[in-house]
Amino acid sequence: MAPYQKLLEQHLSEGTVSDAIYAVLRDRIIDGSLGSGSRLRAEKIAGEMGVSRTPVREALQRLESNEFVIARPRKGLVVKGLSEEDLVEIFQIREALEGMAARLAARNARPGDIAALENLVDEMESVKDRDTNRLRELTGEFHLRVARCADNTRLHRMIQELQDRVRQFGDSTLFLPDRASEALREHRNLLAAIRDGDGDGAEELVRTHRRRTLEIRLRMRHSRSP
Amino acid sequence: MAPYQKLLEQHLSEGTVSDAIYAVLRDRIIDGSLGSGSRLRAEKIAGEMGVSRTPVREALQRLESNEFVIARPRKGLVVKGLSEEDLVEIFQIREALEGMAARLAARNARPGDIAALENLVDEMESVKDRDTNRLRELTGEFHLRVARCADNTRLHRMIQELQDRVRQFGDSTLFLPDRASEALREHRNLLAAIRDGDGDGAEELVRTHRRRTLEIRLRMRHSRSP
DNA sequence: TTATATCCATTCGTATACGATAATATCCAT
DNA sequence: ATGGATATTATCGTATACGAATGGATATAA
Repeated sequence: MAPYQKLLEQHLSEGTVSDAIYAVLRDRIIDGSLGSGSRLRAEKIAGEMGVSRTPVREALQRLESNEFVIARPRKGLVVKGLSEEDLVEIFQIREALEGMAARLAARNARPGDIAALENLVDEMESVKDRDTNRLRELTGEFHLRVARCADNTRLHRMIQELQDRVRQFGDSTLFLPDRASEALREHRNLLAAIRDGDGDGAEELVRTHRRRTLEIRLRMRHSRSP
Repeated sequence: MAPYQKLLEQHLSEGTVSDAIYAVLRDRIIDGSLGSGSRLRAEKIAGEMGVSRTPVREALQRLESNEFVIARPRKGLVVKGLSEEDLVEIFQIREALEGMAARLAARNARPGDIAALENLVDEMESVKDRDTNRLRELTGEFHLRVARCADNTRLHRMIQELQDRVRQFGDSTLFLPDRASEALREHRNLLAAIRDGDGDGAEELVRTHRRRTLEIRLRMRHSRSP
């Protein structure tokens, strides 16, 4: 079979074949269907997608450049997994970047941004107890929207990339009892700080939120795989 | 002529041809010899380096992925310049990341790290008035060393990349009268905070330092090119 | 003279071909 | 049967070839 061919065509509408291959592989790594340790052989992928090795190689190089895969010299490419140390590193960076984004958002947010954030929080409230996956999506959107308000495209992109990277990790703290409600409160507080133009407060709230999320995640890991 | 061929061979010792080409082009963009707006044509570069277009293309893709060049669809690659907005964006991100790095460094730095930082500051003092270029190098090393103390490899790498990107910009605030002395004071204060394990203080000092540097840089720009 | 259309050159994106290297299998000798 | 040496295969890295698309130049008509 050629399981990738359809996916490839979906992404092909915009850009080159190489771009589409990159998008497909990246999505499959993030959503976990290409799990950590999977080998990626250019020839095999090319066959499955019905293209030559050339654009596949280019896509793989970009994946390596963006650290989704790791290339062992003369051994090929394997999907990179996330260790606990990676998780800590990423959350420290997110704390710094999202803290700055929140500070800038408090300074720059327009009325339309505030309204959009309010809508997101309201929707989070309404799905909180019955659709955790949707809650997770909305939470991601909320943080990204805050990042957009910062009027710093690089910052926004970096935050989005780190968010994707953590999604690859799979589980979410929001599935824990009471964590969803607690997180929602934290988001409401953050929104209030941004609305009031309180940059110091917004930054501190996000940073505390990130530290708390990491803390809970690490506990989840340890209680599952001792 | 084939001006690149020698450079290429220097870098070829380790890794593939594609890697070497990437390193050569990246260095030339950072040091300014490939200025903003320069067109990069794969065929021309391949000719100059005595290789085929394939590894050149791969290197160019990585440059694009790392945002050193920008690819307009079907129009080719040009070296990306830094606008004033870019500078502001990058400094906001540096403020966040280096602030976090300083905080972590205050927590994690070992005696050897402190000694290395002290040596760097002392050397900065000794060259301050007679070799601004060296002072600039040392300042960069100092901030990178702080980042290393954070024990967060991603954070370290991100900070290094942003530092390189700003180097591409060329000038330095340290050339301004009295700024070198002021900066040196700021670095001594930061070192003291790290030595004392004062994370809050270290973070705040770095962030103030970054904001001040940006402020001066922007003034430099405006006084030169109105 | 100017505007528009067509043609040509340039350059990219993709496919295919070739050579090298490392991992694995096979065969022979002990 | 086992260990070592050689052969074979798998896979990468690089070169070359081909087709398509874009931008500019030229020619022609108003």
